[in-house]
Amino acid sequence: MTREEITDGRNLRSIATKKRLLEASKELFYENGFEKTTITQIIKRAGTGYGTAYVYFKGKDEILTSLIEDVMQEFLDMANTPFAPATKQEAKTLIHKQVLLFLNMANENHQIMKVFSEAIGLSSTVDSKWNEIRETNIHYITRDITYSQSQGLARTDLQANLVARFWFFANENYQWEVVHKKNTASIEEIAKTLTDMYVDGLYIM
Amino acid sequence: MTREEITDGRNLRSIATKKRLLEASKELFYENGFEKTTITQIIKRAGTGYGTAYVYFKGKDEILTSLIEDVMQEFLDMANTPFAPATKQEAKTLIHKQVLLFLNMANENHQIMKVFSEAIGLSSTVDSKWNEIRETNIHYITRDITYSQSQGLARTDLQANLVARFWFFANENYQWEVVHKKNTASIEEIAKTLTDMYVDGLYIM
DNA sequence: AAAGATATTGACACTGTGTCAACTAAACAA
DNA sequence: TTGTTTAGTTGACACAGTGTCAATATCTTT
Repeated sequence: MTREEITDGRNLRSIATKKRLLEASKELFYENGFEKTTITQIIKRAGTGYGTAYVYFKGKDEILTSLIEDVMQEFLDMANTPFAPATKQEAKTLIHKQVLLFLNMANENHQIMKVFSEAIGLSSTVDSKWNEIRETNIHYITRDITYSQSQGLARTDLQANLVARFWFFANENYQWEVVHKKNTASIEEIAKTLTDMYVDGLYIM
Repeated sequence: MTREEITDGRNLRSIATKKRLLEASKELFYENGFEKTTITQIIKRAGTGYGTAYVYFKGKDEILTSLIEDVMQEFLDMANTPFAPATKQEAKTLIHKQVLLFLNMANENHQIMKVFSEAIGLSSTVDSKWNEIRETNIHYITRDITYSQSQGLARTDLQANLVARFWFFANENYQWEVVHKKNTASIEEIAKTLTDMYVDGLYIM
C-alpha cells in the first residue's frame, strides 16, 4: 500500500551500487558470455568489494535473471494476443504477423537473448523461466487452434495441443538461429515459409 | 595397415582400466547427471588414482563423448535413408516410418540421450557434435524435399532448406520431450500428428 | 559526539580441475 | 636371475572460482 520511498543517502548509495553491478554484469555477459564471466570480473568493473555482489544477489544466476526480466515479460505478454479470424486467409495474416513479431523481438534483443540461451541448461532458474514462457505460449497457441477448429476453419483430426507444440518448437528454433545470427534466410522469408506450411497444413480449404 | 594388436599384460591392464573408468562414468552420469558427477567420484568407483583419469581422457567432456559415440553414429546413419515416393500417400508412409524410428531411438536410448542433452551447452565438444547431427539430418531432409518438388509431389513456392529446418526442429523438440519422458501423448500419436501436419502442409493434393 | 542502523569489504573455507614428478610393475636383454 | 627399460599409475600440488561472515566504514539519528 504505502510505497516505501526511503531515499536517504545510504539508500541512494545502495541503489547505485546495485545498478553498477548490473551494468557491469551486462557488459561482461555481452563481451564474454555468461559462463566465462566471473564474480571477480564483475565486482572489479563495478568497483565494489567481492562480498557486495552477494549482498544484492544470491549469485550469478540471480544477476542474470534480474537482467532478463523485462525481455521475458515481453515474451509472456506477446503470447496472449487476440485471435479470432473468420477465414483461413485472415488466420494466415494474423499468424504471419505474430511470427514476425516473435522473430523480430528475438532479433532486436539478440544480445541479451544470446546470453539467455547460453544460461538455459546452465542455470536451473533460467531454465525454468524459459519453460514458463514456452508453456505459456503453447497454452495460448492451443487455445487459438481450438478456436479455429470450433469455427470449422481448422481440421479436427489433429490434437490441438500436439500441433501447438509442433508449431512453437519450429518457431523457437528459428528464433535461436536469429539470435545467434545463424539464420540462412531473412526474417521475412522465414516467417513466410513457416506460416505457409503451418496454415496450409492445419487449416481447411 | 598393420593392426597393432599388442596384448601383453600391461596393455590388457590399461584396457581394463579405461573400461572401468567408462563404466563408472556411465553409471554416475545416469545416477546424478553429467554436471554433478566429479572426476573424484568417477575414479573412486572405478578404483583408480585421480591422475589415471587424465591419462585416458582429457577431461569429463571426452569421457562423455566416448560414451555417446555409438548412439550418435546411429543418428547419423539414420539420416540417410532412401526416399523416392511416387505419390503423396507413399511419401506420408515413408515419413511416418522415419519419424517413428527417430522418436523410438530417442526413447530406447533415453538414458544416454538425457545425459547428452544436459551436456549440450555445457560442453562445446558435445555441442558441436550435436550440431553435426542436426546439419546432416537437415541436409538429407532438404534433399528429400527437393526430390519431391522435382517430382511434382510437393509445392515449389517454399524453400526446401527452410522447410527442412522447420521439420527437423519440430522433430528434435519432440525427441527431447520423449527423452525426458515429458511427452504428453504417445509416440505413435506424436508421429501421426507431426507427419499429417507436415505432409499436408507441404505436399500437393 | 555518541549511539544506532545500514552498507561494504576481503580473508577464509570449500569444491573441483588439470598437471607432473615420483612410483610401481611388467617386459625384455644379458 | 638380475638389471634395465618401458608402460602404466598415482596423489600431492597449484590454480580458479564460489559463497560466507566477522570486521569495518559510512550515514542517520538522538
